[in-house]
Amino acid sequence: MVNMQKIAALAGVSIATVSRALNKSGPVKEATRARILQLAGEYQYTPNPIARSLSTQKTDTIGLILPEMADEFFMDIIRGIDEEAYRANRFLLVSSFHTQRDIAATLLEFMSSGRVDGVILMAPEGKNGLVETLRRSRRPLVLLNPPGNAQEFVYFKINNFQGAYAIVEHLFGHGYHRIGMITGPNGNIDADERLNGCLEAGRQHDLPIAPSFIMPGDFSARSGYYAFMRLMSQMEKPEAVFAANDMMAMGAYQAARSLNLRIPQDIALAGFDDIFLSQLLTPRLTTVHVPIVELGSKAVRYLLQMINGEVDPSAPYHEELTAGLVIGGSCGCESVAAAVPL
Amino acid sequence: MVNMQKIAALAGVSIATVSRALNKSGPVKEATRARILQLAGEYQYTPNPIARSLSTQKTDTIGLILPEMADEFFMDIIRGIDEEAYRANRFLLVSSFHTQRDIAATLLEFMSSGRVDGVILMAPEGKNGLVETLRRSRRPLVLLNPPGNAQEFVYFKINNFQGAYAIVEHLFGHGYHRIGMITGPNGNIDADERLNGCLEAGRQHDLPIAPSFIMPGDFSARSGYYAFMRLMSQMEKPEAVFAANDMMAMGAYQAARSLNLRIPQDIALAGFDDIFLSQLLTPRLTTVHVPIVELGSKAVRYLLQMINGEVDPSAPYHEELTAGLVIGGSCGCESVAAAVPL
DNA sequence: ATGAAAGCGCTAACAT
DNA sequence: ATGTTAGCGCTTTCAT
Repeated sequence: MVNMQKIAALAGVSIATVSRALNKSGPVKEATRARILQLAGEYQYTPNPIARSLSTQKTDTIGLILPEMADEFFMDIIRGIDEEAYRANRFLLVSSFHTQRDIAATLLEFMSSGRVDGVILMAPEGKNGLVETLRRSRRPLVLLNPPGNAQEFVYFKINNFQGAYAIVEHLFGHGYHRIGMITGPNGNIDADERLNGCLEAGRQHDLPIAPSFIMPGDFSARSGYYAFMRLMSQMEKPEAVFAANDMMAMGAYQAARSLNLRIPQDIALAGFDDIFLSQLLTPRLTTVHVPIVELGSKAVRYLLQMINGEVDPSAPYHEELTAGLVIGGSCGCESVAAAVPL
Repeated sequence: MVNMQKIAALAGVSIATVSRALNKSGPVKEATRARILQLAGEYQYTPNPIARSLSTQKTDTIGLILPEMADEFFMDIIRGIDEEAYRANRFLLVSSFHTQRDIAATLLEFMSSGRVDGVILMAPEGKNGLVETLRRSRRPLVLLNPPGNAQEFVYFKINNFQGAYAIVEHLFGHGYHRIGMITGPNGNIDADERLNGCLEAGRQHDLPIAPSFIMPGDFSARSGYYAFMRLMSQMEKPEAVFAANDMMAMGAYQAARSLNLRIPQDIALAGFDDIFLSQLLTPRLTTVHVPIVELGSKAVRYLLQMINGEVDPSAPYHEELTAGLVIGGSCGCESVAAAVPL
């Protein structure tokens, strides 16, 4: 193991000088620095980040805690976060996907242990006294799509309400009067907001959504399938169905096929998320695009500002990213999008 | 910051005793230990892993380096690895997804810096002297689906050849004589092996695949779309098409639809990977299941053995996981699977 | 411009 | 059973 000690000996200087030369953290005679750099290269010296961390109390690492559910959506958010972290020369310590795992424990372990400089936490379901746990956090923390009771923290979120409102309004624009919705899991903030956006759109257009047209789902394609089945097995059937995410919409496609219902002629369909696969459906799914990669980048950038003290880490800060409509053929629009394959 | 020093003072013992009590690394009188544990809980003491790492030269962290391409497939592999790492109380330092990033640099940074105890590297395309770089690695390293010139290392891989052979054989079993293939990117080991498996199956059945029926793709749905289009625009058309991964098969579904070709009546289709979405296609895609979660778990378990010195870290070790067929309706089989929705 | 030395928080001999 | 002490490799005052 080649360490500073060795380089220092080789260069005939003290380790302090080596440190200064390498970090440009103090004056070093040009000749000395050149010699040190030369030696460092020659012996493939790499500073030990552990030792540095112990000394500086910084790790150049950010923690990322994701919920158990892991679909394509999460791949994108990791991507956004990873790219931004890389750009900033930070490492990413990931923890995720465990049903059985207690988010709180993970978080606190990350936080109090000095393993990371800050944490990005995606926890759309603020159960088990999550907020109390977060309060005990001693390091910068950024929430992603947080539960409603997290106002005191820093968070970035998708404007689900607005997105859902917009897409339901679009469905009304097609002249559908009876709109059904397949909801996400109760208590999930994204799911709840999307439901509210839908309901509000109904109220604003004097066509309130009938309670029997609100069918519970859990964000899985399977649940979308069955929810759609149940919606269509009622005496009075909806003319259009809004699924709270694309996965459930895909389940609904399946169900529509097995019922021999044509989309959109017999039943219009819309989703939420704009996952890659919604493009592959025929007709292309009308959905709401969530700028998920951007969400991740913004979270990282803000977190780094908190870490660097450029913003007050204890001050709440909230940002909502607008979700835009993606019009496919499933809502009844002439499907322009489908003309351009993939 | 509450550290050992403080707990020791509070308990009226030395920090050595605290360390022993907490780590059960030496004898401590029961009463003393109880007092220390009590105090630690009270003051919410968490040992500083950085300091511990510096002292023990272990980090309890595994590095994970993934290629840029990030589809659902990778989500699964991260899941497998993450779960296993969690089970073993290890952390995961992830680095991934950057086109521009030099894998070698990342690897060496991980390795030589003491940030991780070992690395799992997924690099199906051994370009740019990858092997030479790997040789310089000073820590345990496990490869996933490695390039062909990596025999000297430890790796776990999917048996792509066998999987491709089996599925093409299955297509022959349906009586198709003209089989087309959409390949993956050249130089990618998975892609190459799948191609070879397909070709070999053709030879063994005295129905060699015609060169004009081998259409290049790049694993993206888009490339699958166009490759399929080109395959079907030839004078002589294949009766069945094997896409080297499910994503391209999905593109082929799209293309088939826009050509008004029914699957499987007009054209049979098969893929590889068994990604979640292949279940959602109608008819369900016939594909090859790759035990990807298992691949990740095995890699972690073996890596930990290397780290713990339970196996020789410098000895090559290879394991190939068998890929099994998943029969859907797209190949012409009566689609049993489709009866059970999703 | 450079060096000496004191930590950072913890582990692990070694001593008692 | 417990304490003392020497590191782990680096950063950072404070001298010189």
